[in-house]
Amino acid sequence: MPERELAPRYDPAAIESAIYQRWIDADIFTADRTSGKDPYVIVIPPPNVTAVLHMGQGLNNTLQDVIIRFERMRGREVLWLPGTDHAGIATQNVVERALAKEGKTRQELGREAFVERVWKHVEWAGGTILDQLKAIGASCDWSRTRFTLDEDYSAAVKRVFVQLYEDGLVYRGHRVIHWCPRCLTSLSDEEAEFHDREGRLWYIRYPLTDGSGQGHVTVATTRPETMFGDVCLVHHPDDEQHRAVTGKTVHIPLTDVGIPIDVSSAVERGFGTGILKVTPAHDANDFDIANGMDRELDRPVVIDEHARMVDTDRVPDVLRGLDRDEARKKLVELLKADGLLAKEEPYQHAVRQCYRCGTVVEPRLSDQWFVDMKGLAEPALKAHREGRVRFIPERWGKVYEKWLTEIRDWNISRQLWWGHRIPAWYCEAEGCGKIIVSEDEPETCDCGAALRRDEDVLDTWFSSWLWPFATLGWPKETEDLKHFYPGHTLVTGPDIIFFWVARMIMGGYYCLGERPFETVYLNGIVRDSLHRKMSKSLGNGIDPLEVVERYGADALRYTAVAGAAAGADVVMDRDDMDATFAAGRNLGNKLWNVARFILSNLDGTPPSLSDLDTSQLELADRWILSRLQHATREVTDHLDAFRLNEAAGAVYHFLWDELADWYVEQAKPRLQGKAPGGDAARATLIATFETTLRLLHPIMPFITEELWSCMPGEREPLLAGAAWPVPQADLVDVDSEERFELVKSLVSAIRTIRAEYGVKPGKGVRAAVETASNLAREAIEAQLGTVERLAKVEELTLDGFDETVGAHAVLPDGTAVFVPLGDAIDVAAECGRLAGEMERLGKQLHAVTAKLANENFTTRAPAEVVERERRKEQTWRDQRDTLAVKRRSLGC
RNA sequence: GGGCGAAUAGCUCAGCUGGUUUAGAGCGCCUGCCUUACAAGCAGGAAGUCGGGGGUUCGAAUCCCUCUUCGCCCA
Repeated sequence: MPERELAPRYDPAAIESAIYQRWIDADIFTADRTSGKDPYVIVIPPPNVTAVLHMGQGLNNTLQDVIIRFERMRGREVLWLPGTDHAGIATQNVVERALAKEGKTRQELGREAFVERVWKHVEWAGGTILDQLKAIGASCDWSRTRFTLDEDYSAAVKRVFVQLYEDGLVYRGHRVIHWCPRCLTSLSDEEAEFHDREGRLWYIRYPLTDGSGQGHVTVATTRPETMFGDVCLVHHPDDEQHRAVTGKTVHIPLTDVGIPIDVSSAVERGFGTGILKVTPAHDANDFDIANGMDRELDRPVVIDEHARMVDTDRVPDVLRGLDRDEARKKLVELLKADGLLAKEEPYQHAVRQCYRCGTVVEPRLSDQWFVDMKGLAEPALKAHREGRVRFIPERWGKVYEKWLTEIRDWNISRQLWWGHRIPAWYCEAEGCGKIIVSEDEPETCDCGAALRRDEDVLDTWFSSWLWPFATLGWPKETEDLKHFYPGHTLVTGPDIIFFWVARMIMGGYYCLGERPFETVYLNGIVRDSLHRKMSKSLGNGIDPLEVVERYGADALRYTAVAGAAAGADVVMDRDDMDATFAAGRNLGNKLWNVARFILSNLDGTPPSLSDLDTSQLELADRWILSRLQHATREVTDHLDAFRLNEAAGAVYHFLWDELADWYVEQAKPRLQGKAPGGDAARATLIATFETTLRLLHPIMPFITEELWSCMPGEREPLLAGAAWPVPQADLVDVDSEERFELVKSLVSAIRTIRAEYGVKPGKGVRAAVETASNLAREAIEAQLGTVERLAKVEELTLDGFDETVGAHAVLPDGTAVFVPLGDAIDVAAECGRLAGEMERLGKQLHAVTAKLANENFTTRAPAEVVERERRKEQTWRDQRDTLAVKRRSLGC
């Protein structure tokens, strides 16, 4: 093993890329079907190829990698399958914006050239994303990288479309859908997000056509410009107030179009005037109402695909061609001028907006392909109810269930150019009307006529929902599919439970009759210091690569993991990056320096722990080895239960507070040259440090791998492929733990006294200890040197001094400490200090005594709890009594 | 309108099924230290009526109800 001089400060940039290359060269990340090991599979939430990775993905992928590396070390045959998503509408938007900067539009370019242009962008963005994943240490199986527009993947998309069609679950429907007039495509319900808006409610008078020119009916609407598409007015059948006008006819204001007044139980009686205008082509509810009525009604279209008023007789001249917002303004003026506006009031309501560009969605009547979801949802619901799919945190299960229970049909057509073209062909022959849905391109219609392929593409999510198995080769029965499906864990954000998670589960059951994964771990959102979601538009994002450059991937990872408690949001402050990443960076540096210390204190190749006779181990060695078993157990349990932050905290505290702060300090003298106990200290140090590297590796892979390669002795060549530690029962030593804790508390007590009395750091003191038990006496006798060194004590005695003037302390077990400080002592101050201590103990004692006096407590609480309280009472009483004696000796 | 979540130290957050918690951590703050692994460090310290109110319980930061504030989702 190479022994190298390590730099005094850890410099991640100097090692990270070389380490990653070492993993790649060793082919550690490639899943092997033939290993005979139990598989463990995670498919990556494929990042959109719109742009480079953001911090949210930094967090998400770190969490996946921690789980993956943990399971890999545990001996599972791990597959973390990476890839990217073509992200139809989002990517098309990005490229269109780039074109716009050049003064071009996609229409000018034409479909073919445009798609070519998108591919160029995808090559760049896709490659960059994968490189960024590598930069944060993601241990994906790159040999299985997939893209949702790969040929095989596209075949899977076609297959499922055709299969659903043949099962009658995909159908073509004519109805009102959400339309984005900017993206010029339809959207699913999920893609048209509600946002509260400060709108207005206009009360408009529709004149009755009874010839009198007097009467009118008033209708309240938030969208007056749609009134030219009205086909009738309705009120509730039980609405007495409006019964008189039922059956009459009104004019649509500003036109001579007459429409009837009818009834419908769909009217919400409390809203507006109780009369509803029905505009079937421009409102989904109205469309349903119109369909539900006895009379035959037209569905006139008055707003076009660009959200402009159409050029038809129904629309007044002055409004034709106007954008819907301008038209609305103008229309309101016209209504006012004609006295047809009864009133206008502010009205806050939720308006649907395009989730990709924020444009207000325009309901639009059109032909689209839909998926009938009810049947698909059933097995997905059942899987959750029967525990075959679980969510962490659990509460998201409720969200999942609610959506699946109220599921509606899914509009999957998109009027885009970038995506999977819908495999449907229409016969061109007049009157034939045949639709052919097929995986292979048909040449002609059965009737012999030419065919025209559907221009549209499929919703991106219609390909994403196949991700857990299309990436493994489905519909082909590949070896990968047989071996790695179903998978195990999905790590993603709760914002795509509907878009993606639920649909994947449905897809898994529909295509393969089996869940795609068993655990869905939902991570939080990365926010800035003002708790705003990081986003490009706000410009408050942190670039993960910048963090990697400044603090290293490990610091980024530690911060992400430690901050992500069970799906909690993670706050990262861009204005104080140093503070945000301090804990991770500092921990890396600490680890680095412990390694430096160990390496600089080697004496040839030290013996391994197993070569040593256990009698050579001293108290501190047995203590740290026992604590290590405890830490191993803890970290393992936390990771196993997806409490990644707890696991991070557990290694942190073991490494820093136990190994570095106490064991290393305790062992120092034994490491000098040929000092006695050196072998035991070195063997213990190396064994402990080596295991700590293993425990920390999933969270901080780079630095641990680097240090692993520096450690002497025989072990697995790469830590990434090394075994996860198992707690060793024979090293658990509760007695030694208790003894060494006593030594620690004695050192701390003397240090506190020194600090309180301002004893100069270099100056030694004397100290006397009256132990409370044989165990304490043995422990302190065994570690006299340690106490003297760590607390700067020149003379430590267990026999007491003659002096009475000094500082006193009492350890948790009742052991008393006396530090004679002579003139340095202000007796009055010391008396006050001890009195304060006694008061604190007195309060605690009072509480616990009252508790024990309560018969309800002693009879009802579990015996061990009562016993524990009894011991507390005893300990505190002893401590207080000891302090009382000390006070008397000082003459307080 | 319905649902979910959050409120704990100056800041960011832990606290898993009520009792090893005398409420913790990191950052920040105060005091003293360049003790040759680490000043990205070491030693010591200050700092919280666990959002308000009520309840259940022998016992509540933890369970229930209610109110306030904030955030998210659904319609």
